[in-house]
Amino acid sequence: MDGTMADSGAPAGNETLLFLTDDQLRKGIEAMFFAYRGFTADPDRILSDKGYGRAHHRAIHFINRSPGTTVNNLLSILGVTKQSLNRVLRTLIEDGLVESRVGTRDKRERHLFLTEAGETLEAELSTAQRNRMRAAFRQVGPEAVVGFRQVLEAMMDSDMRHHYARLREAGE
Amino acid sequence: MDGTMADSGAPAGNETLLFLTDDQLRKGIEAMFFAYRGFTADPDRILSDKGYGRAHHRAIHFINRSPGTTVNNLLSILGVTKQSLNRVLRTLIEDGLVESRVGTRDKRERHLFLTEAGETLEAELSTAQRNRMRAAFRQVGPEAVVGFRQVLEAMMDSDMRHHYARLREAGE
DNA sequence: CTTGGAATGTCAACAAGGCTGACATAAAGT
DNA sequence: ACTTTATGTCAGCCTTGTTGACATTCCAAG
Repeated sequence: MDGTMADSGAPAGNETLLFLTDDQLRKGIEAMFFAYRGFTADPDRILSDKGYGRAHHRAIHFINRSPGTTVNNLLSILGVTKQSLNRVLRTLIEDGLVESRVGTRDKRERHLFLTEAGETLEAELSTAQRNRMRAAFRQVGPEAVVGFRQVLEAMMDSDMRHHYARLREAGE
Repeated sequence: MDGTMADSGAPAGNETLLFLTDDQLRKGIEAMFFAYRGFTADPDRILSDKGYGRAHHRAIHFINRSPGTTVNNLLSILGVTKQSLNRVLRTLIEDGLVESRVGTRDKRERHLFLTEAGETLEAELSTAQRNRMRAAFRQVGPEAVVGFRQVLEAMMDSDMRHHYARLREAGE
């Protein structure tokens, strides 16, 4: 193992690699932890008032993003079991936020859409989340935002990076 | 409400504010979602083998970061209830990964430390997580890393930003 | 055409880890 | 002596993950 030493990084070689020291990496790790809390805080508040959780938010987000998507597709994006997703979808369908239409070509598939009520909630959630993101972006400027996204993309698993990229091919 | 319109951003005023469009913000939101999965994936794998979860990781991380910290301090960093934290701490103490010492000045307080076994697991977890972070950082370079951290810090709640900053005052 | 396997989705039951509320204990502070 | 603070514990609930069993549908091989 190579990580048991206190600081394995940067003997200041030919290039300036001080941003790769263990301390800098830990700073990044803790920043991710604390920032993710802020990232989810506003939607979490809205959802808990209505008896929903983060899982419902994720489903609503990606159905809105790809209307007509199948359960299977949603499954691979969310990375949970179909049983877990199904429970969330069932409540959303019962509550009239999501509509599930049996596939025309393949009747095994269910295609998912937001109802008007679903779109209303989606707008409320994503507005709250965008407001925080916008405030952060505006505060630090466009160059920082580029760096932000570069690091995040580099940190994804390759299959998630694939989903991430595909969402903006078809999207807009 | 101002977020129900499709795209409220950037009428391209005097400055170039195209990085604040709803589409760019959504890109940031989805990047956070997918990247956080990668961020936790490696530790999650290690932990589930040993019958622990993400909650144990968080406790171990911050005890390692601030040895001798009190339960109350850990509570405010982690943002969970004492009952929830206590359940996790109890198993870690039973399993000999964490030691709880009664305070000398204030005997009500418990001061938490990692045992050798605890430090071993901590090293294993943080090495895995640092490796991914290091690969991402190296891939995108130092300027991107600066932007990454600026955005994350701007996205934190103020009390979390406070914890984040305090960890590196006292630290090193 | 039929039949068996693969794909898709549903139901049931369980575990982890959040939460609240109530309560006990010990130590500090007033 | 009384109150407040720090911690731990029990009980019970909710969300959201898991696995197992099962129904439906499609498709392809015989």
